[in-house]
Amino acid sequence: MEDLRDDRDSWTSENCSVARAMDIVGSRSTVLIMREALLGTRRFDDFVRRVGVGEPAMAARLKDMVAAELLERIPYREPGQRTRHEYQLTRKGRDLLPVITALRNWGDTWAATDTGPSVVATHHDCGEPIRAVLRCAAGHEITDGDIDIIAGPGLIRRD
Amino acid sequence: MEDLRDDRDSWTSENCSVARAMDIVGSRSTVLIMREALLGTRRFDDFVRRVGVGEPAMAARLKDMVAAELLERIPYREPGQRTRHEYQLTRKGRDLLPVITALRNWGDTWAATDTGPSVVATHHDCGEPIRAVLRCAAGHEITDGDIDIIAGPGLIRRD
DNA sequence: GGCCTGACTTGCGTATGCTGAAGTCAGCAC
DNA sequence: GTGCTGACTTCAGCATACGCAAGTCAGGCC
Repeated sequence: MEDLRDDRDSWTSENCSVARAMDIVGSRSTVLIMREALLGTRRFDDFVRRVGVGEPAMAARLKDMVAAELLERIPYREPGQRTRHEYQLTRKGRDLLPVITALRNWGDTWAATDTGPSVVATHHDCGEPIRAVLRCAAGHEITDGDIDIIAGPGLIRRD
Repeated sequence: MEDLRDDRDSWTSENCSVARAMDIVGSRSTVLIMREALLGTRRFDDFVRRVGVGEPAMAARLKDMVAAELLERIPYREPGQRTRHEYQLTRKGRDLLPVITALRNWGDTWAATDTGPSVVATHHDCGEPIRAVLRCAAGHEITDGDIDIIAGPGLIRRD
């Protein structure tokens, strides 16, 4: 059970999940669209207004995100209106909530304005603020030096 | 204690911590450099080789990251070598670990290769894998619909 | 004094992401 | 059929990020 950091040059970073995740959600506007989608936004013009990017950029980004299966483009019809399309979160998209939450926590701490955070996510049952924290599968909270990095099945070794 | 999602257009997303975080760590290579730094990499040429970006891009990115105080450029001297500089994580940089971990978790689940993940972070004490999860300050684990979004002190209302 | 190495810098060319202004298109309301 | 609206598309034009190739520069080693 050797720690991979001890011999960092014996393995490569091809097949890295962080890199593949960044290929999909790596742009600023994609993350901000996810922020809005997780707050409940679904319609094109609401995304444009609330995220603050132009229509052409939004159309391109939404198209990418539907192709990446973060969002689904679904027809709907309000009474007396014609059929429109809305962008609904998929499971894959909704699973980005820990990423967005971790980013928001970090921004609140390290890129704060002097006014403090604009919004706070709280636990519905008890009202306490929510944070993204590290836990092992046994339920232990992780503190800074407690981590080992070990090989997974997809590790590519050199030599 | 109204939920802000109920009237999304009564407030704006200026002063958003997610957006400010993305302004600092929003590019693919910045995240991959953080991944390497968190694995212990410190020297310029190691970053170039392990992250897989060219020297000019790496020099520019490291300069930005030092300016953003994610890394510190520190002189050091190995015996019999001349003085060099290494890039050490600051507290601000190290605090991005939950973000990187959440991204890695998501990539492992939703952007996996058929070989499985290349590396796994485990708890040193018990060996169980580590994940970024959502918890409230009272220690409750958060499940999907359990979240309220409430106003913070920095919220900017419309009208 | 010349070589070597690590850490860059300079100088291209290309790709992507964005903006702003204007145009398109479908279909309900009148 | 004309207007209106939401949801785009098209068309410049710009800034950033990146790649590759080559050049620079400092200082210990021989």
